[in-house]
Amino acid sequence: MYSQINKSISRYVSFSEEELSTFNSLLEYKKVPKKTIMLHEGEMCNFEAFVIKGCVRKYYIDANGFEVILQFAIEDAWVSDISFSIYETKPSQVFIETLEDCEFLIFSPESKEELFTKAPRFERAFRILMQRNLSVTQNRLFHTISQTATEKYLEFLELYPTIPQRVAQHYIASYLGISPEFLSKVRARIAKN
Amino acid sequence: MYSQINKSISRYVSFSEEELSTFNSLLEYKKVPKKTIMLHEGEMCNFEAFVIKGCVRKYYIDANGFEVILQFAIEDAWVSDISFSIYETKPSQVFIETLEDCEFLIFSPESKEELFTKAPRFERAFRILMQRNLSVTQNRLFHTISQTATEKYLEFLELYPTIPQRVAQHYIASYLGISPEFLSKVRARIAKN
DNA sequence: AGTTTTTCTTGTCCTAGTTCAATGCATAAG
DNA sequence: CTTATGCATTGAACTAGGACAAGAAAAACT
Repeated sequence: MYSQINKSISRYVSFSEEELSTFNSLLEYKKVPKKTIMLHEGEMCNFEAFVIKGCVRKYYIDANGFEVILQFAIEDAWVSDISFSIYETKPSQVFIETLEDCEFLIFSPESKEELFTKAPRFERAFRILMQRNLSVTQNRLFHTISQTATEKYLEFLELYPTIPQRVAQHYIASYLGISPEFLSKVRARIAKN
Repeated sequence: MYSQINKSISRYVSFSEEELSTFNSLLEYKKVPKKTIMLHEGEMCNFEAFVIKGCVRKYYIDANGFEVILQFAIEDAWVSDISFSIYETKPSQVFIETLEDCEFLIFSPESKEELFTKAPRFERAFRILMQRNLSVTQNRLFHTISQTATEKYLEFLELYPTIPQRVAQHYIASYLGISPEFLSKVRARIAKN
């Protein structure tokens, strides 16, 4: 049950058995069925969820009512909304929804506090996690600005080769910031060559 | 000299005089003239710079040779390239360049280590800083995908009202991910109403 | 002040991507 | 097995924004 998360958290900082079991004791296991919205627009996100099994999408709804997918989280990824109005007063516009039946380990803000008090070295591991996250987001921003739809799609396939088999195509279009119709045309064009 | 940075770092975590002076002793003051490239493509970024005075841009060069500006850093902001190949093997493609004569407080990775050892509570402050950074980047990604050029420009004016008076307009176009010509047309259209 | 260089504007033509149908395909539900 | 319902595909007309070129206007440099 905890092997995946322990391996994941130990990637950049190594922890003792004792530290890991402190960590594990603060997590809550949770099963969530397909198509469940775990975080609604306007709600405060009071969890960080580690995906043991399944697939989740995190998305915004823009001013014209269109969904924009910010993240697909699959096995061994974390999903949460960290932009909890620290720098803005308006509540988050983010939704988090399961796309498959999922199993999570849930980390609450209180547990996180407790962990950092009991085992301060975790603070560093979570900082590095966030740093990676920032790095990925920055990279994606850069590519969103400078690549064509075709380039973005091909890069997506390389970066997340398993996602297209798991989620509907229009979700990928939404992630790439293009219309579903155009993604279909891009794919047709690629297939021809 | 240290009042700005101390105020900034104390925003979300409060520190004792002693902690702050430990922090300050680990920083290096540096003056850098206008139009200096502080970080070249392919170099490892071995600093985090806090801007006391001046203006800096951080940018990528894309596959077609176009610059894409990722950040303008002015007074009280940090600038660095944190995406130091943690998750990629290729070296960073990021440049950091002063646009005005600047004064910085420079924080090196070694000093950072030392600080976290001597005064571990700073770990949290820097985590929060990164979290804010991630939050801002995520928001920008979202808007880059879902807004028109005009909307992006108007929002930029609201978010960074002082920047347009300080930097060349084509830099703003590059930040917004549009051509300088089109930004000019957008501005003309806005002025007409 | 004059000259060079950089930046900004404006116009024309062009392309990537959108919108809005219409149609065919699955998959789930009765 | 049949029927909805949601998805993907394709095409035609349209639009936001890009590329290129030529001037105008500011800065920056003698």
